[in-house]
This record gives sequence, C-alpha cells and structure tokens, in this order.
Amino acid sequence: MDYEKELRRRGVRITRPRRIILGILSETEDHPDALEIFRRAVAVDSSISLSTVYRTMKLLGDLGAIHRHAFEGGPSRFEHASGDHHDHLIDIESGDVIEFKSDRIEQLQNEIAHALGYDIVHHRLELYGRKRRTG
Amino acid sequence: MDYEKELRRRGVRITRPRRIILGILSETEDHPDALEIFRRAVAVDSSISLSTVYRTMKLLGDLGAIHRHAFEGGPSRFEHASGDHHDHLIDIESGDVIEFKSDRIEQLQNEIAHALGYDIVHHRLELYGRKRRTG
DNA sequence: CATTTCTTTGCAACTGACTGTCATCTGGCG
DNA sequence: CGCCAGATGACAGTCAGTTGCAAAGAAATG
Repeated sequence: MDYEKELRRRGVRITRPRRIILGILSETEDHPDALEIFRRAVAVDSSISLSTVYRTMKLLGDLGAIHRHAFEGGPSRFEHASGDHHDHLIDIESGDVIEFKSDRIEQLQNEIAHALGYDIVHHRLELYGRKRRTG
Repeated sequence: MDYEKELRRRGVRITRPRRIILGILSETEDHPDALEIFRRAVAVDSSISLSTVYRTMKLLGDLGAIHRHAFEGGPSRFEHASGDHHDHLIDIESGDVIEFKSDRIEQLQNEIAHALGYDIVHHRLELYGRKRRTG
C-alpha cells in the first residue's frame, strides 16, 4: 500500500484505524458516508470509534487524499481522490452516484466566472435524475 | 399582495407569521438563511418563533414558492421563486451570491444525463470563487 | 357576530451529523 | 525497547433543523 508511504511522507502517522479506513476507501467503488465507512471498519476491528472515522475523513480531506461530497438531503459521502476531476449524477431513487466529466461545461463555467469578475476556486455540479424508462 | 391570494387558492392559511415572512421574502434582494429571516421577522412582530420560520420555509419550499439552497459550509439560504431558473456564483470571501444563467450549460447537462440513460429532475451548479484582483 | 372545526403557533425537547474535550494509549524515532 | 507527541475511544457539546403538544387563531358555518 504505497498510499501509506505518501501520507507518511506528509507527516501523517499511520495508525491501525487509519490503515483500516484507507483500505476501505481504496477498495470501494461507491461513495460511502461516514457511518457506512464506520460499519465496514468495525467489521475489521470492532474497537474503532465513529469519532475516529469522522476525524480521519476530515484529515484526509484536508490533505486532499479524498473528496467529500455533500449531496442533497443526506450526510457527506466520500471518495478516494485518485484520477482526475469529475462531476456527479445522482440517481434519486437508489442513491447511486455516476461520475461524468465535461470539459466543455468546465470551460463555460470559467468564462461565466471571468465575465462576472471572479476566479473559480472550486465548483459543484450535481445532476439529480431518474433512470429513463426504456420500455 | 396577490402572492397571498395564490397561496390561499392552494389551501394555505394566511396567518400573521406567514404574512410577515412572505413580506420579507418578497422584498429582499439577497439570499437570507432562516436565522436572518427570523431576525427580520422579529423586528416586525417579536412573538414569532424560529420554529415557525423553519416550518414556513419548508411549506413554501414544498409549494414551490421559494427555493432553498444548501451552499457549502453554512445553513440553507432562501430566495423567492419568481423569475426563471438560474445558478449561483458564491463569493467565498463575502458570502455574496451572484445569479447567472447559461442555456448552453443546461443543454450540455441534459445531453450528458441522456447519454447515461437518465432524465434530470433537478440540478445544482454552484461556482465558488474569489473576486479577481483588478490591480 | 358567535360557534365550531381544523390548522398553526410557540415552546421545549429531540434528532442527525458532526466537533471538541480529555484521560489513556501507541506509532515510530532514537 | 523506551519515550512522548500525536492519536484514540468514550462521551459531552454544537449546530441546523424537526417534532410533540397544549394553547391560540383561521376561516367556514350558523
């Protein structure tokens, strides 16, 4: 796990709870929330506390190792920050998250912000939709 | 205030607190949060409670009379639902909100959702930026 | 107007999602 | 290994919003 090496280099102590949480994050394909990560972590080591999960998510978020998404009407959900930037389409029926990317939209956003006299620091683009009935 | 008439038609009782809150919302140009609306309401009638403000915002939101925006790192902020759809640029230094609109982006969003097999129910596009130094 | 009915209100207690405090524990350097 | 700054688990506190309830108030009706 060279993920650990990178964090260690940045002065982060690799403790047992952190190692477990990092393992969960690097293996998952979905966007779990803190409670879900806690559940999965407890399955590995029952002594882990929810506070530690929250603290670790905050730490990793500040370090840029993970991304936090506060989708509508629910707790923050996290994803491993590998790969490049993308936005999200959320299935409002199942809660599933689909990632997508549009350079064209990004470009338009920059043009808009620029025209208004601003530089974009970051943005949030979320599409909330329902699977089209293909019947 | 024919705003009231419309709500009455929809079976909403126009009470003193609601009338005051509606007045505040229809007059403001900014995007106040519940606490700010509460403060302004109390200035008119000191007996209004914060719960009533929250309840009224929920009611008006469900009726589509106002829009709720959960911008990053703060309480929900509201705006009167008149006029047509727009997105927001948030000044991360002052909290100011600038409205903008891009048919081109909307169209691209629809194309993306469609390509993924979805119909968009609603979306959220927020640009977080900083005023460009024009020095 | 007075009555009746049903809704809304103010208050206070509660909830969910975190964040902070603190005594104890531990990773990793020396 | 021994040390100790930094991390942990347990739990209290915060923040934004919601809910239960008895009292007050709309508005439909007599």
